[in-house]
Amino acid sequence: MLHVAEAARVSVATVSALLNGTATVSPELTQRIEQAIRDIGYKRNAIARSLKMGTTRTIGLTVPHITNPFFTDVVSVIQQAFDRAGYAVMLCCTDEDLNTQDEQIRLLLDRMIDGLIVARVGDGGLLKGIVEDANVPVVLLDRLCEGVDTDAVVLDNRRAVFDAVTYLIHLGHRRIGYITGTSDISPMHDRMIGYREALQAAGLPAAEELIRSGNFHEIDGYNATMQLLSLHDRPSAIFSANNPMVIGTMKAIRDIGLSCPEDISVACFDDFPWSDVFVPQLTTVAQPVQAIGEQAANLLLDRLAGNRDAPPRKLVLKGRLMIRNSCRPLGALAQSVSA
Amino acid sequence: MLHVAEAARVSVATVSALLNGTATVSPELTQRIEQAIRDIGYKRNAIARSLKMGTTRTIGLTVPHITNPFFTDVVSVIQQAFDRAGYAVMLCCTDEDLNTQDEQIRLLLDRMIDGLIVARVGDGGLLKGIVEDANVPVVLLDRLCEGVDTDAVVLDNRRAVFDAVTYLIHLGHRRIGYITGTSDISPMHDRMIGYREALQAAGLPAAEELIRSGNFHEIDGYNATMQLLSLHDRPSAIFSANNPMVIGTMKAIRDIGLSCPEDISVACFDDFPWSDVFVPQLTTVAQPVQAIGEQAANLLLDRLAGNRDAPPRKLVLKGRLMIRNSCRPLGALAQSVSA
DNA sequence: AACGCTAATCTAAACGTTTCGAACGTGTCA
DNA sequence: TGACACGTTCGAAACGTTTAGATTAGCGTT
Repeated sequence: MLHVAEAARVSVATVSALLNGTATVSPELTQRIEQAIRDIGYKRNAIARSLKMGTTRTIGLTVPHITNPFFTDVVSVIQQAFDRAGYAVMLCCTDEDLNTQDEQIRLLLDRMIDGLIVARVGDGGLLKGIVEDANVPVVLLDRLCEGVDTDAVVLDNRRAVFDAVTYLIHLGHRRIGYITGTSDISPMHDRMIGYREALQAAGLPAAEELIRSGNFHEIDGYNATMQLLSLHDRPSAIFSANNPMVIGTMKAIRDIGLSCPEDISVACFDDFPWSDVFVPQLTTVAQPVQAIGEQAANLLLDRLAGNRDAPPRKLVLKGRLMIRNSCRPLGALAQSVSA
Repeated sequence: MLHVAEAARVSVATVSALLNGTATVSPELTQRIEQAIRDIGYKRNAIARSLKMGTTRTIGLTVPHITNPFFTDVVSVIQQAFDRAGYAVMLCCTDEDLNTQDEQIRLLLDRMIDGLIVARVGDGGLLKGIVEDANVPVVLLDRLCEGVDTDAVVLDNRRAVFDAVTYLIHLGHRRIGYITGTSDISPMHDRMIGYREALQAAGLPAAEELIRSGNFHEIDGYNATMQLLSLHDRPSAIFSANNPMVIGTMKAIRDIGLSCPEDISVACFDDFPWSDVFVPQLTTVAQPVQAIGEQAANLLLDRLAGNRDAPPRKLVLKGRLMIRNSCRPLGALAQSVSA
């Protein structure tokens, strides 16, 4: 900017004023400055600007795994939304590990991000302190965090699983295996409640041996399913609480020599684009990824626009049961349906 | 830092020296300073540091669509690699649009990124100028760019498709439909060459009506497949040059009332984790995503470590044909195989 | 002719670091 | 005792912006 100012024979203040439109500058100088900018190929240094202004127009976004299709989609939507608003997005993957998450958040805060969207892992870790210090607005995504009272957008997980399991029960299933992630994050906790409530509402016993938990990965779903299928009275249906784990479930079913839905019915959380075209077409709970991403972005953009003091807002969206053909009717129902 | 210095009754220079280890500071002052840092909860401002040092320890990464599983995986690997090296990653999605890409790149450069990894779209746009101005090292990912001579890591696309199509030919297929993306990017261009060469090597005619192109999206694959299947002499196999488009292909096959592989064989580029568990299990060309991501990261990290003047390095990796059961043998071959 | 008002422009301080070179105290050597 | 070297600490400039407040010029009023 100094060079531009010299070339145009004006002060840097005038150049800045023109660039930011913060003061009127005469047509004559405007022209000289613009010419100089073109000649020199000048680009404003956003770092210096950030230092002075105290804002970077950059936000941080952390998710456990970007390869989980749910997060892939949400990240994509959020990235687009902030791009439209002229913000850059720094993406971090925490790998479901609290220490990693804390490091990532520190990295982001060091870089003076203006805001933060977090699909947290573990118990939140640093998150609590950050939200309290309140320098940067934080939006929780997908997962609430005990003791952290801030904007959030989550799914009505309890209800979504309740509906899915109730659907299985209506099909005649009585022993329904349930594979969950670690229960220290709110969605897994709530989904489990939905499962239990659905059984209870139908007057079915809660058989603890039908509940298995894993660490969200395909291999965990595989192992859990293997265990369920080895029970002497094995379940007739399995509900898997996330997408990577259901892949494991399908592999286990295949490896053990069974088939879906003939021998065992499967439903799961999170839809994916090709659920429609391959066999079996999985019955899933679809999350409104577009809405989730947009709402999260909007909450944060609203804070960034200056609305700092509004009380925390918690948005709860609804899932949708996508009924396909991976679950089959049992017993008497099977007759009437197939007839 | 000023506050820390005051609290510890030293100068800011000493605090800085301690923090960076650039000079020895006495045990006594060290202790006072560390105490002050703890008391105040001081965090160094990376923006100010960046301004002074001329480096942000941040890189830019642009891909066409993060929801394309190939890019999802590569982004994930790259993000991890830079995370390990203490770099932050700014992610941008260009939506296969050149203007968007140019804007994103400008946004990134404004923020003084130290380096850039680009899976380009269109003809490169701004990219050319940037690489020449040579302030930030650039690594091309997946897609080369004419006139841009810089580090790159790509697949041997020609060979990969040659092998896949040759495999189809060995199965007895003579009319093989081919669905490509826009040919202005090198992988699509090279894949097409692989297709033509495979036909030629087998002495088969190149029937132009069997070649369709689309803009990488599912809907494009759908439309292209619909056209291919409506030909009076329709192909017995279809090769689809990317992942989203093959979803469209499968949907079209389903909608038109055919089935794969009984009525039509399908193979495609890009593997995905559940190709194994659903039916039909797609035969695909798997890219070594892990290696691609790591190599790209390494090339850039090497430049960032100071190796600026080495000549551009171009890494060409090999794809792997994953033979599953979405392609069936034809004619005489069908007899011998099914027997 | 002196005054005040407005619009345009400029000067200079500030943002929070890093770093160069100077300053200081202490011990060693002639 | 004075000179010198060495290890430690400090002062101040610099990075490239923004912005408050000062300055200037032009112009209409009285």
